[in-house]
Amino acid sequence: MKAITIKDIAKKCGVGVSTVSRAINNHPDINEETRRMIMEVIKESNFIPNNSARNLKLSDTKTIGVLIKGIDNPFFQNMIKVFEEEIQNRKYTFILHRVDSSQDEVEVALELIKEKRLKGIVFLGGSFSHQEDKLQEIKIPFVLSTIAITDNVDKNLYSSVSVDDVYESKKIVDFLCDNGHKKIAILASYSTDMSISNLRLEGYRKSLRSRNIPINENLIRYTWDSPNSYSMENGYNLTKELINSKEEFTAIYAISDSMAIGACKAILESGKRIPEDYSVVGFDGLDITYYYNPSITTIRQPIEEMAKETTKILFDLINKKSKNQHKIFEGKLLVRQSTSKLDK
Amino acid sequence: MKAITIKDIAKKCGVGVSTVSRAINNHPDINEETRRMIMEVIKESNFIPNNSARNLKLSDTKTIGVLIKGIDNPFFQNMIKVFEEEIQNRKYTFILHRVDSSQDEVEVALELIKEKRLKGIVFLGGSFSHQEDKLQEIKIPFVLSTIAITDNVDKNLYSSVSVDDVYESKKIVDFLCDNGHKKIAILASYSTDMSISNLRLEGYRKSLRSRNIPINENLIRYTWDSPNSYSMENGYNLTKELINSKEEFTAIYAISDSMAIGACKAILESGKRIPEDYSVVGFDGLDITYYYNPSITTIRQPIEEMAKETTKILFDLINKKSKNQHKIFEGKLLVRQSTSKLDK
DNA sequence: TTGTATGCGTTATCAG
DNA sequence: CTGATAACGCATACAA
Repeated sequence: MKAITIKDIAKKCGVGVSTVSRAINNHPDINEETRRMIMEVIKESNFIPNNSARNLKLSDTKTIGVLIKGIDNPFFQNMIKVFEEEIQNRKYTFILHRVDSSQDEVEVALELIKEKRLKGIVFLGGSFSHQEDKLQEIKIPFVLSTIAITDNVDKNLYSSVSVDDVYESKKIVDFLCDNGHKKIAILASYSTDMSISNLRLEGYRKSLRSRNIPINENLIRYTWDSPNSYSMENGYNLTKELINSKEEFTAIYAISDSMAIGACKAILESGKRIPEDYSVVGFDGLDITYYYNPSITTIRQPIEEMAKETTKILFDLINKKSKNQHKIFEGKLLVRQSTSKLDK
Repeated sequence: MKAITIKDIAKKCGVGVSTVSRAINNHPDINEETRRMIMEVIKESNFIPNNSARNLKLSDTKTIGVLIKGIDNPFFQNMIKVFEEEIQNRKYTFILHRVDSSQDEVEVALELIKEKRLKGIVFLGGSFSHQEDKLQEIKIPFVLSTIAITDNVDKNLYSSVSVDDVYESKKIVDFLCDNGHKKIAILASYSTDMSISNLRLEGYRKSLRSRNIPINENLIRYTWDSPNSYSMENGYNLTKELINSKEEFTAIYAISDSMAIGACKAILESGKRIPEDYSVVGFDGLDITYYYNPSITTIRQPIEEMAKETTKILFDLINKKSKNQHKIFEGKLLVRQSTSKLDK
């Protein structure tokens, strides 16, 4: 089977290849009539230009890549739409590219940039522990969205949009403490580079310390290091363990909403009530926390605004309107049914 | 900024480009020492081969594309992993490509096939209403997974893996009826081509008819035609309407689990209980239905097996081991807390 | 307005 | 084992 090319079309139309090319790409300097004729033949022949050849030739394509690590994270689902919209509004092409948890996102990015001649790139998810020189390899504007930078890299080398995980985490633990809770368990994800988990854990510690509440290490539960450590299942298992242990606690803080849901299930299954017996809080602000029964108290990250700001920064960079920026959004504490004041 | 190419590497190494190419692609006929030397220089130079050029040149790449329509559908999340695994196990490269709801998936497929020299392709999601001649344009093996074909296309032109939506739908409505429910509301997605919704609706009608239960059209609720018609929000709104209307009903059948969750929320919010006042059932078998409170009765589609079978069929096709196949999986009725027997 | 020729970065063929 | 060189399919400068 011989694939049909632009040459075949040219031949079939009795014109030169460049004319066909011009027709395809809506060039101005082409006779409208021949253009129509060519397009007609293209339709009939089911001709589809080869993108590889095109990308190879092109020097300037208006396209933005979004690299997403952990595409199964429900947290990202709503962001994707916003990115697509924002990027297309600016007349750029939007490419979503999933990177496997075992892959190096910068490596993948570099490849994609060359292949697709990207003008800009946004990194979504994953933990970003790369050397400075590695980042400097990326010659086009990029912004890290919803990513915690672990290492001390020069802030001038990249842009970022995020929430202050420590601060927000402290906020929600503060809320629990304000409601009389002192024995607060936390479900974290244990892993060397899962920086977000560590940051939220730090917020937890900070809150307790600030109130002189002793930290009981037995109430800090880590999941196994798995690709899906923030899952409902892990939240469920950890909570089961917790309940079965002798440790006393009055509240559970799950560092992700999914884990919080798993925690709720485990509690309810054991015959206990929420929030009468245990209060539960999550983190992220997934839609499901609103729909869950009871609805779950959580910190909502303003993902739409964050996605918009991400694209804005990216395009400012592309248009040389500004230097690298770091924008931190404030999370919103959503107090719902899963938490209650503790009666002394 | 001049991008670095294979030529530069060749020059830097004092060898020919072909040798560099051989080094990169692990060709057998190359001196191991020079290979190491070249790879060293490549690392140092941060050289990354241009995929476009490569794809352009290559005639046979072992890669499979998975086209997914509605990537925000949680239903697909778990399938993706299986596809990746299965495909990589067969030493093929896996490419996930998202297609927008406004795009024509076959069009996109054709483009991707040319660009990436795909060996096979799987279509995931969306409704598939294409002309036969359009399908015949796809010259490589492909299989439709979890897609209802609306039109009467020749079964020899494609392969498919699915559940029998009418049958499964009837099954779950039968279950409700067997438990004494007669006034069963259904939350459907109304849209011309949302064939899955129509199929499930048909199963609903079939079940009721087979029991001589009159069908009350007022209990059939359609969402607005939106890109996200299967959402929790829609389930919530529809159920609100239903409750506020004068219609009596004892059970709600939501044609998706997400809608079922929305329905639950609406019911609970109105002060009613599940399943004492209303029974609720969903469809799909998302994990969340297990974790929800109450856990939700649903039909679980065996997505892992379906994804595996999909890849199996695809590779059989690629290896010419078989002709187009159509595999229908049986859904599993999961009876949980959201449903109860109706006392007369 | 249109056609011809060149090159984008790789891989493969074919001599050496 | 290695090095020139010809494609791959397209866009574009330049010539017509």
